[in-house]
Amino acid sequence: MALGDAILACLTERPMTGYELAKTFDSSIGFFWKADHQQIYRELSKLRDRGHIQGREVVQSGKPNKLVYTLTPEGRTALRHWAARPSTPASTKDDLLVRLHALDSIDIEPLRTDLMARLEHHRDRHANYERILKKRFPDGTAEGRLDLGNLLLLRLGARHEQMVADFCEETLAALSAMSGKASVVPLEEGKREGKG
Amino acid sequence: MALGDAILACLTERPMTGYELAKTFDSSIGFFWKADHQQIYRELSKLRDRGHIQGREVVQSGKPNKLVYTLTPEGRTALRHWAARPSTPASTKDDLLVRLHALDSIDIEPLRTDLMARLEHHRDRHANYERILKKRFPDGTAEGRLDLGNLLLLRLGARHEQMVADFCEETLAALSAMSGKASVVPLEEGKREGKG
DNA sequence: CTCGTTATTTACCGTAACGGACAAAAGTCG
DNA sequence: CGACTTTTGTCCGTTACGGTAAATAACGAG
Repeated sequence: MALGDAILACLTERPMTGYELAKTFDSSIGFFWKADHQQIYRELSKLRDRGHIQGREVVQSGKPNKLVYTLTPEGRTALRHWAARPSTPASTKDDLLVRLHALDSIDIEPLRTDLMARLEHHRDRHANYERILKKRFPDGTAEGRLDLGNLLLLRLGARHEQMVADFCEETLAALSAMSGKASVVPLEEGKREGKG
Repeated sequence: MALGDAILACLTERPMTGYELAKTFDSSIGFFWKADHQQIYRELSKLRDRGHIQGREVVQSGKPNKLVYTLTPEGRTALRHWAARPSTPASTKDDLLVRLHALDSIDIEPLRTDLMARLEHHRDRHANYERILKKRFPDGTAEGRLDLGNLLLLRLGARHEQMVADFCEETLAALSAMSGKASVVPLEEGKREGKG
């Protein structure tokens, strides 16, 4: 179970409610791990049953009471044990890539549309990473272990989005080149630094 | 259901048995989509029930008979329809990244070991991509639509593995730099507050 | 002759993950 | 007042994943 451990990892920073966790999974950690609120609440129950987290009810006026979850010592230990096991490299599972694999059996027009949407999507995310990087790490250096991890993560995310965005652009270009003629010879192999 | 569509995509190239598909999902398409044989056989049954593929039994002597699956016209149509829908950007879900997110709550030694294993893994994969690229596309150019897709995919794969390998190296270096400085709290036993 | 391997397909079962719908109570906007 | 949003959850059904195992048959190692 990895989602549970991702939640434990989030709770190492500070105690949070399910709602806050859902928000977190929609921003910081959510950059590389998606989970909606139902998943999170469910996982939270399991974690509580297992004694890895502990819920403290906070009475609120005007709003429903909230449950603030804190890591228990058992939870910390479980997280450390989980983190000490070798990680399993995840596969991408991007259906866009599957489509490219069957390029000659699908319609190119919708593909092109999709590619453009994806290009925008990845550019947005890239911009977002860069924005956070500038805000949180203006010097590009981290001070503590926690910061180091987050800095590294943000940089990886930024690079990844950049790379995928470039890929979308190149694919779009190759597609255009091909619709002009039957055989293609596009794309250079070096770094492309042209502005978008 | 995306696995089913990935299978349809594979079958556009040539008819295959479940066994061959399992091998395919362990090499070419498997570079970005993992699936074991159980998943594939299960999916194959569903696809057959739906009329998207058709199985032809080939009697073999000495081996169990095999079922060669071919795309039906309905399957082709289904694939095209699926490919015409906007793709959903997948999230990474790599537990190594989750660990980095909780860097200051985990033990660094196993992390380092893991990072080294991952570095090797991604380097291997990168070398593999490059090898295939050189073999299949020595000029770096593609001739047909199908080839274009595969060339693009291979290049993306190569770049991705390169990037992740670099990331592992950098993380390892940053970790070393940090333990050298030793400005951070060591997570080793003795420091743990754990209950007695 | 048995044991392990390769080739092939399939079943059973439990866990993990996904995602739509619903509930409930207080806030704000028009 | 009512509609809509925020906050905090629950319920339920489906899909996906993955371990273990089994049937069948040739081929080679010990």
